[in-house]
Amino acid sequence: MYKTHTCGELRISDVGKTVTLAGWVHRYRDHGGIYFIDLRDRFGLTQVVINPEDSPELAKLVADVRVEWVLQVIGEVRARPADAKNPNLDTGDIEIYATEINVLNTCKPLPFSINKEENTDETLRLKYRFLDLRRERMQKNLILRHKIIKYMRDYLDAKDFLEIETPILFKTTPEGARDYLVPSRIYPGEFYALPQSPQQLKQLLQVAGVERYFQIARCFRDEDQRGDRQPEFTQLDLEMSFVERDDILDLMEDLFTKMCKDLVPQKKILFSPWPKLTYQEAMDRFGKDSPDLRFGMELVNISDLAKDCGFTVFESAIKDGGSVRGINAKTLGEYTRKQLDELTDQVKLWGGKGLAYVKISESGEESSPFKKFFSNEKWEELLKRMEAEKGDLLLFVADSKPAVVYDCLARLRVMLGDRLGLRDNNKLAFCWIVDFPLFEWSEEEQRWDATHHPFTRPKKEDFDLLSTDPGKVRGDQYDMVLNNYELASGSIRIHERWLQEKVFDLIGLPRDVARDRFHQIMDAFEYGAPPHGGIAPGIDRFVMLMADEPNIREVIAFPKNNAARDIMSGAPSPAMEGQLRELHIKVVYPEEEKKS
RNA sequence: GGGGGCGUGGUGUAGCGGCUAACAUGCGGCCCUGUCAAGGCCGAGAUCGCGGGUUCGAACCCCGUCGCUCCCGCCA
Repeated sequence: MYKTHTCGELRISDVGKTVTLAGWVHRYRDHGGIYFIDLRDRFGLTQVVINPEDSPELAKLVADVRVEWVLQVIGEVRARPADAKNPNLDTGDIEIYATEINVLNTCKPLPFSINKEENTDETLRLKYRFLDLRRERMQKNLILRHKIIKYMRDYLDAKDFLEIETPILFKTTPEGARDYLVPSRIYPGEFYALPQSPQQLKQLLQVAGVERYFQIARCFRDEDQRGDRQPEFTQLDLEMSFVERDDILDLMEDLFTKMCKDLVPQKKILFSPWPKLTYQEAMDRFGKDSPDLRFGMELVNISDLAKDCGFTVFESAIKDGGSVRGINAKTLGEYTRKQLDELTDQVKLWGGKGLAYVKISESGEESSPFKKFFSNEKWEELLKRMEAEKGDLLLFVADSKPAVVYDCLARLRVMLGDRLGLRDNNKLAFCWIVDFPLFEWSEEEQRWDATHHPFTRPKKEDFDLLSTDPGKVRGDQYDMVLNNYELASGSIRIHERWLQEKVFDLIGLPRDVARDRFHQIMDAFEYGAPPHGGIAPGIDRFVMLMADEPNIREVIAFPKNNAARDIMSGAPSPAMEGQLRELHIKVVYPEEEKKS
């Protein structure tokens, strides 16, 4: 080893020892003779002192040392003078009095600074990711990610789960997200697909009698990027046999609760046990199925009051099958016309037609463009239902499409929650969303579509509805939600062939296509498939939230950029002609495609 | 596929029609023996992403283009 101790472990009790440290020069200070070097490794910082009176050759060597050089330092641990201690450093009571220094490597001037936090263009950070990751913030994130994954492994191991790897080269399933394809050299014109998730395989493992499976699974989806999406991402993939919904929920709730308490003790879980909201309840109260439960400002339905009020905007929305709902933005009653206009513009950007408001000033004065349409009784009822008080701002969205009303108010709620400082990152509001509709009607395709995936089992009490009213069928599906983010999605699966076929029929998947793509799982269902279910929390997203990072690139060692490119290596890149020939592939560029 | 924002020394920013393009930090040199974001002095470093246009004059206005980023679509 190049070192006897790390740069983070020496204390006052080690004074007198001769030690060897190795690491990077975090900072150096030259006082015209006496030199200080803050030596850094993954474990901390230790101050090294070089005194030219005792060792003139050392001082000569050190004069050339620059930031991020790699040094090995041999010396004596000394207590610092009382007035020179540094309470900000774990090792601040001591310093190393150097007797020998070996330069293990030098370092060019940096493209950006490592020893201080500053905004840096992300392209540059990604290009020099190996330097970016040296920074304290990134090291913290890597460590936290490791701890979270280790916690999951240890916890599940203790619960008798088996970690089993499933293939990265598998079969394409064209529904859902686009697949990444891998050409086969041996079979011209045939392709593997990288898994969007190990869904079928983990179900097959249940048929195989594994009973409790998990995997830290890499998943691949060829879709456009977002701050919380990458072409490849990692899930805690999990599946169990002989379980019902609450068995899975209880297990996950226990794991995540303990994990948060142990790994991020500064963050407080607001509700225990976690609330369970039905999908419908989540929509009605918060306008979305991944609500932020850290604050109120819940949606209120005033459709009945607005129905015959005389205000055309409200009336026509309801007449055309929609609704009118509002939120009470507490304490914003003094918003100016300009600020309200900005909110309205925002709502229009989200697809809403506009925003109706009631301003109540601190003195109790009400102003609203639609008050004149309401009778006194109805107006009083409106204020009462909205729990309106002096200084409040009531905001309403009306639309013939219920989804638009939900969506606009949900976004508005989160936006105003931010402005009012109600979304404290040290509060964790976990909840479960249950009883999702199993199918939704696709206008585009004019058929029913699985909302989650086609393996989700319908709730038993809704079996009859499969034939009569598919839109009303609820799935035995559940989402884990934390602070406005969907963290995990799971379900009890279908384990009977007849039921699986029925669902495939309903979503308009022709029998022969179903057979081609899913024959392995359909066959398996006929060989004693046990009842089973599972869930898959997204690890990147969870680590991001625990690390208070704004996007998942900050918690992935080597992420792709927004255009799915790896800036560091340049991937994807053209393949050599020989490789393509071997793979029986001919590239047709978009321009040529247009011509033909 | 569509929309918004950004692009100025190595890095982070200012300048938004009239400059020799400013500041901080970093870099190089000199001074300084107890600092810890050390300090002081001096110096080098930018054809303002690229192309075109408007103008007497463009970093600044317009058009196009490229790159990054955020959002919509998309993500069973």
